[in-house]
Amino acid sequence: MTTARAGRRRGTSESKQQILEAARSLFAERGYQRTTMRMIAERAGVDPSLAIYFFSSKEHLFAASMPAPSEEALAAPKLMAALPRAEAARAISRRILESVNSPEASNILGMMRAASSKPEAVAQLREIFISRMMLPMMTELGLSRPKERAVLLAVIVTGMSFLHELLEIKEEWPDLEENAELALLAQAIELVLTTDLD
Amino acid sequence: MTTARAGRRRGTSESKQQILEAARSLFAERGYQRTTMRMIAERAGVDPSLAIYFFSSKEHLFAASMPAPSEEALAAPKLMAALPRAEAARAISRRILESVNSPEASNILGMMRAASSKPEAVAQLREIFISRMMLPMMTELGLSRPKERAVLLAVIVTGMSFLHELLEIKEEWPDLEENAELALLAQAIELVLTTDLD
DNA sequence: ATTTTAATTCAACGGTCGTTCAATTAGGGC
DNA sequence: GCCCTAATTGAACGACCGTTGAATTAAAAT
Repeated sequence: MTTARAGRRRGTSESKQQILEAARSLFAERGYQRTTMRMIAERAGVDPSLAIYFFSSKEHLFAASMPAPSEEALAAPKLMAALPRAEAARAISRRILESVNSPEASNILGMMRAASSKPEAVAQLREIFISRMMLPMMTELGLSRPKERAVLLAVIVTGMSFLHELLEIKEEWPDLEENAELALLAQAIELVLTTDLD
Repeated sequence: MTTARAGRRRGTSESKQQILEAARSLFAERGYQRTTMRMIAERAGVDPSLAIYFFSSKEHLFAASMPAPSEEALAAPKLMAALPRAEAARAISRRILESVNSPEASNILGMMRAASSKPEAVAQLREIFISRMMLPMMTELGLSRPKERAVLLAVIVTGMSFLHELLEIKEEWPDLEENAELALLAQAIELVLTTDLD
């Protein structure tokens, strides 16, 4: 085995980015506490102290690894508003099942799991998920009491996705096809869009 | 400060029970990782090693602190089955909001939070919550595909409650009365009871 | 009364974790 | 070619954690 010697590497470095990606995926997979700096460093292929060199502390690295809402997610509200309400509900559901819990960059759900053992991080996620994604969607759709609906929508959506993963339903119930789940999620969402809240 | 000397205390001891209660509340509040033996011991007013003496390890203490379904919860299915479906949905919702997340003994939701950072514990909770509480309810109600409905019900119920707490909605939305939340939860549950899954 | 067993504290060990410090290597401006 | 700065590793420190072992006190058994 060739042990990497100290000192700067030739060419341009991608270490900082790799550390960030490793942190993102590990925090989402294992939560904040169970993710160690040494794990992150190993996955990024660097020394633990390099992560501290770039991000000062585990705390700051966690903050830096929090998802910013993607262009796609921010553009969604206007797209949804163009559809009839029932179709919008179905489109929102599909988008959620496909992308919100994706293993890639903007894994909001993974971060919520991470945040669930780290109360200080909750406010930031609430801001992103409710205020910047769900609330614009509701106002764009021209619904009454958009704030309340946004919260309810967030509760249903993340709640279902969260528990879906937490309880590992796929193991226990392998014969449930995506369609049934999608249909139910869509109906629940439609409920939020159409229920009279007054 | 009077430093408690070593040795057995006079009279009957409640230490074991106090340790268990301290563990239950701390695991539910902070999750598995962020709860230390020393915290549990302090809350129980004993030495950390006494907790090990009684429960062998933190792992076993955690297992021992998992909730057994209460008599009440196990009796619920038959009671629910006596009601018309819409009323049953409302009754289930109320029961959930009132008791499932209660700070007392059988705090299933708190334990789910604890388990969310501890994958090994998930199976046990699934067994309790789905198989022993939700599934009997569905079969007792005489519904088609009870297993699938039980899972969906569990997803909605725990999902909503979990996120409700995680996102600290009360802070952001203080003007939402319990009634609105209850109504929505009831409708979501009714949806699960009545939706055609085929 | 004596022995055995149960309950309890105290001090310490070994491990891991976040972080720091010094040393080393490479790039960029003069 | 020299210097300053940026990137990188390796070793170690201090804190904390779960756990152990010995010592101490009280109850239970004989």
